[in-house]
Order: sequence, then structure tokens, then C-alpha cells
Amino acid sequence: MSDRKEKVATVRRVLANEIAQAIRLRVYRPGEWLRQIDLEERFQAKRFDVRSALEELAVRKTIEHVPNRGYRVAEIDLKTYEEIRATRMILETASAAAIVTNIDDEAIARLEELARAFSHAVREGTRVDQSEVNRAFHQIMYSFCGNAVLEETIWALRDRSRGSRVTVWASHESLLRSDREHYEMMEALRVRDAGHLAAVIARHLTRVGQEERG
Amino acid sequence: MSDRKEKVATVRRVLANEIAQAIRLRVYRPGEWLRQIDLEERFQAKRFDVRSALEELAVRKTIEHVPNRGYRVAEIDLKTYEEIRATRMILETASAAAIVTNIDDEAIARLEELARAFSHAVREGTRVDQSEVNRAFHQIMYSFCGNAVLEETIWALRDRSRGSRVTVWASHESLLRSDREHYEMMEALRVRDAGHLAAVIARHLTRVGQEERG
DNA sequence: TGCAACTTAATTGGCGCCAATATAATCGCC
DNA sequence: GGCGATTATATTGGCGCCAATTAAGTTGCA
Repeated sequence: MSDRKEKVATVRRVLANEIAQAIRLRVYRPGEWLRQIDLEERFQAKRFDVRSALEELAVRKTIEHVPNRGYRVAEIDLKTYEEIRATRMILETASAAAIVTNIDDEAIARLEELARAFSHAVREGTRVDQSEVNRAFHQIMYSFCGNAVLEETIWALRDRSRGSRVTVWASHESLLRSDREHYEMMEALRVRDAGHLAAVIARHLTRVGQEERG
Repeated sequence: MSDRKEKVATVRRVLANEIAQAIRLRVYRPGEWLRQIDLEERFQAKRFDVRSALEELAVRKTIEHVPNRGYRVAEIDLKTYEEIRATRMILETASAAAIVTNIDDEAIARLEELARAFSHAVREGTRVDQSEVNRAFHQIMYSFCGNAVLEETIWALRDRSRGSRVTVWASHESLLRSDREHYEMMEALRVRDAGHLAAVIARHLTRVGQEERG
């Protein structure tokens, strides 16, 4: 409508997101150094833009900056991981109420699709496939919390916890449980049961944290 | 202890914090343009560092970047302000429980001091004095939530909401209420009443939001 | 006098060069 | 042959220049 808040997609912003995606896709793994020359070639970008993008990601804590050494994919320690998990727990369970009131049937249908896609990925997909489908599912769900800032904050935290060396789904059993929980979440959404939705989300996050230690 | 996670204070990071502080102190007001040449002189920094610092603040959403126009102090709209408030509400009330269990007498004594300093600032200080003392009070309190990530997240949101054009304490009456609430929070801390602490925090945030509209 | 086109001034931002630094390789000594 | 010192190589990062862009100022015309 108005030209007020037009989001300007600068080169560095786009590049930062591309690199962030590559990190999610495990092209670059936690602890790995991101050499500027490689990035220049891979993304066909100028050196300056690469540096800007890396700086942006460092501010977002996706990567870590070591002066005169460069940038590497953040490798978060267990303590920080637990802290992120706890903070996510607070925000994600709190958003359940708003999601339940705002969600519509069309969105639930899209979630249904993604839940099935996840079931499929569990059987024949790669870890990355599973992770991306799972991401898409939650992206739709949280987009209905009706609070852009809350949404951003949740995703900032989720992206940060990617830096964990431990795999998110440690066992195949936990993958199957995540799978079932997607359907359980949708059931809670259909009957507009905020408490139930929050409970499923909490259970999911708790489980992930516990498997780590065990 | 270990040299592992040594926080490196680069020039740009220090400068970014200095500029952020200047914004908090209302040296630069919401909507105002930050000219790079001015910043160079004021902070005795090289142009490149100024630009890096501005980029960092833009990523942190403290300022806003308009290509070929420059950077200006973010001027958040009412909707975003409300969203930040709602998110803060979630996080800050949720941290009450941990604060209550972790706080010690020495910290409460320091809070007592700051609460008195605030009372004093209400009577004879400037808006900025009041704001900074208030900030110090909450900084100590939230530092006892035992979760560095949660703490960071809370402060990121608080700093973002500074960009609001509306004054935080609209009336003198609301200032007095904030003043009283500091003592009420300490009382809750002394008797280890998490519920009460959360309630005071919630009341404070709700009130601030309501005065805006009214 | 008001408005539009043009000129001038101020400001931002892309970019490449090279010095500073870290890492790897080589060499020499024990 | 192992290990420390030294040289060579690779990589990062500070910085200044100038083109591109925008804003301000000025002139001319209706």
C-alpha cells in the first residue's frame, strides 16, 4: 500500500540468508571455517558483500567471528543449548493460545500436507529433508501467532540452536515421535485446544533436550 | 579460566554500543538521521568502523537502514510497539521464578540502592536519569534469571522499544507508580514470592501499554 | 509569486589494494 | 629422526578513493 515500510533487499541481506541456508543444509558444519574466497566463488559475490554478510550473521550469532582468523559456524556448548531451549520453551508454548485462535482451515490443510511430507521424509528422506520439512511446518504454525516480533524472536533462537553439534533427532524413535506430534498438534488446532497445543510443544522441546544428556 | 570463549571487543562492537548508548540518552532521537561524518568526529573513529557499527545496529534493529539515504534511529509504529510489549511480557514474567530462587541478599541490597536512586531521580532528575537508573535496576534483577540467552533476548527487545516516539512515562503519576513497584518487586524477592514478582512485572508492562493508547 | 528544470553541494557506499596476522612448509640443529 | 626456529604462503581486514545517488540551492519561465 504505502511506500513507508518497504523492505529493501540489499545484496548483503540476501547473501547472508543464502549463507544461513547453506549452514542449515549442513553444507558448512558447526566449527567449520568459512573462507571468504570460497564464498566469493560459490555465491558469485564480491568480497565486500561477503564480508558484510558474514558480519551480519555474526551479529545474529549464526556464526562466530575470531579476529584475524575469520568466521566459523557457531558451535554452541551444552549450557547455551539448554538456555536456548528453555527460552524457546517459554516463547513457543506462550504462542500456542494466539495460534489456536488465529488459525484457519486452509492453513491446517497446508499443515496436514507438510505433516504427511514429514512422515514420508522420515521413511525415505535425508536428515536435511526432514529438518527442512519440519521447519516449514513450524513456520506456518508460528506465522499465526499474530505477533511478528514474537515470530522473529522464535526463529532467531531456533536458528541459533542449529549450531549444536548433536543431531536434533538422536534416534529413529524420536523422529517417529516428532512425526506423531505433528498430527497431535493439528488435532489440538482443529478443536481449538490451546492447552493441549502448548503441552505438545513443551513435550517436544523437553524430549529433545533430554535425549541429549542421556 | 580457559581462553576458549574469550569475548573479543572489536572496534566496531565497542563503537556500536557507544552509539546505542547515545541513542538511549536521546542524543539522537527517533527518526533522526545519523550522518557518518558526524559520528566520525564525535566518536573519533574511522569511517569504516562507523559504517560497520551502523550495520550492526541495523541488524539489531536499533536503527534503520535506507539505501543511499543512510541510517536513522528506528521509529517504531504502535503495532510493533505492542508486539514487543507482548513478547517482553512473556519473557519477563517467565523469568520471575528463576530470579526469585537465584537472588541473594547482597543483590537485593544493591537493588534497594537503585530503587532509592530512582525515587530521587523522580523528584529531581531528568527523564534520561530516570530511564538509566530504571535500566540499571532491571539489569541487576534479570541478571539473576540464570539464563544468559533469556537475558540477552529480554534486553534486545527492551532496547528496540526505545525507538518509540511516545515517552515511556507519560504522566508523573505513572512515574510514581513505577517507583512504588520497584519496592514491591523487592518485597516479592525478599519473601521469595515468584507469583507476586511476575504479577508486578506484568502490571507494569500492561500499564505502560495502556497509557499509550489512552 | 509559484513552480519546474537545472545546477551545485553533500553524503553514501562499492570496491580494490596492501599491510598485518596466522598457518603451513622448510630447513637446520640437536 | 624429532623438534624448534625460520621462511614462505594464504587469508583476513583496515582504509581511502571516487562513482552513484540524493538533497539543497538557484535560476528561469509562466
